[in-house]
Amino acid sequence: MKQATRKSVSTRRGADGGNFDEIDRQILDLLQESDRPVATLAEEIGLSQTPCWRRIRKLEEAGVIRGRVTLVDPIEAGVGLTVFIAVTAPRHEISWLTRFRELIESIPEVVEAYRLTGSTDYILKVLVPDIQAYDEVYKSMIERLDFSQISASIAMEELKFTTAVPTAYL
Amino acid sequence: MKQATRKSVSTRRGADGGNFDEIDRQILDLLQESDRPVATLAEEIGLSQTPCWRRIRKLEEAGVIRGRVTLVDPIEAGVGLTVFIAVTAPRHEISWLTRFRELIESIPEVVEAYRLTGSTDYILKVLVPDIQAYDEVYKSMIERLDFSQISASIAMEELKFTTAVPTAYL
DNA sequence: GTTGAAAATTCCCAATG
DNA sequence: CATTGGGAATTTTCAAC
Repeated sequence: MKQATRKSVSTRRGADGGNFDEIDRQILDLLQESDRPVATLAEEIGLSQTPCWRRIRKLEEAGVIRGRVTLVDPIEAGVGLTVFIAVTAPRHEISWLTRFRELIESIPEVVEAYRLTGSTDYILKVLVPDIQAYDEVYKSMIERLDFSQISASIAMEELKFTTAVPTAYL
Repeated sequence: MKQATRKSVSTRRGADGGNFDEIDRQILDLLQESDRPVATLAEEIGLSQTPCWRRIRKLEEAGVIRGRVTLVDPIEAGVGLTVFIAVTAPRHEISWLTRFRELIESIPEVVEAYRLTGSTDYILKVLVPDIQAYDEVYKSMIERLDFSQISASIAMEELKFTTAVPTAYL
């Protein structure tokens, strides 16, 4: 699965019947926490295996389930430092945005990037081993594209991180 | 798997032998992109099934692999709007931090939270259906805890989002 | 929705070179 | 590291209720 990018962050839901219920939410909540055999899942939600499996399949077909991935521990992977970079574009041209997009796509240390409202044009989340490595990322960015402003904030502590999306609005 | 929190964002790697090589990185890169059968993975990296399986097992035991999860599409889940909240604490007490921690932990819409260097004390990433829903989250926060400052930035576009951690520093 | 179960696949771990 | 083999577990699908 290509972990691609959503074109528009705010888009209304696709034309699914939208017919998902509380049980589907339970299924998603559990599977987002950790993958497990259908039999186990079925027992946890008090359902038998077959309908449970059918629901999962339906959620996959509807595109609600995007895929299954392995999560790597950043600390163990040697990238225990999270840095947020606030970026201001030098000019508001589509060509600059295109090159910016290619730039961040090519840097594995950049794990998230958003265009924002307000004075800061973009925010990037970067995973690196230490400040020195961050500086390398910084330098590789400014040597490949021009910026009006770049300012870094170091994350001193991670209070919460989850890949689990809220299911209350499904 | 409890998607818990890392106590310190910057911590040196644990006392693994650290003996991971380029093949291990390839394995992680592929599994972070998408889970697949060991047989498939083995073929992709040009290895036979058994040693490939052994490497995965070793990566799990070393804690490099944190778990396997299902990813849900935010758009399909009805939370296509990403909002970043910059928070300033009213006072720097451990009791406030404790309550803040409990607060964000109890709000599923808050998917990430970090304590930062600089003038902004904390940054939160929130997933909601729309501005109205964001306002609900905002109100539920200020009614349960006091803040010195809260300012929201709307994500107009998601340029990059990946759960894949860089493996170059493993 | 349920139970029960067969068929195909995948996982896990030997034995051997 | 490779190959082969095979039992256990899981997934997937299908009946019948």
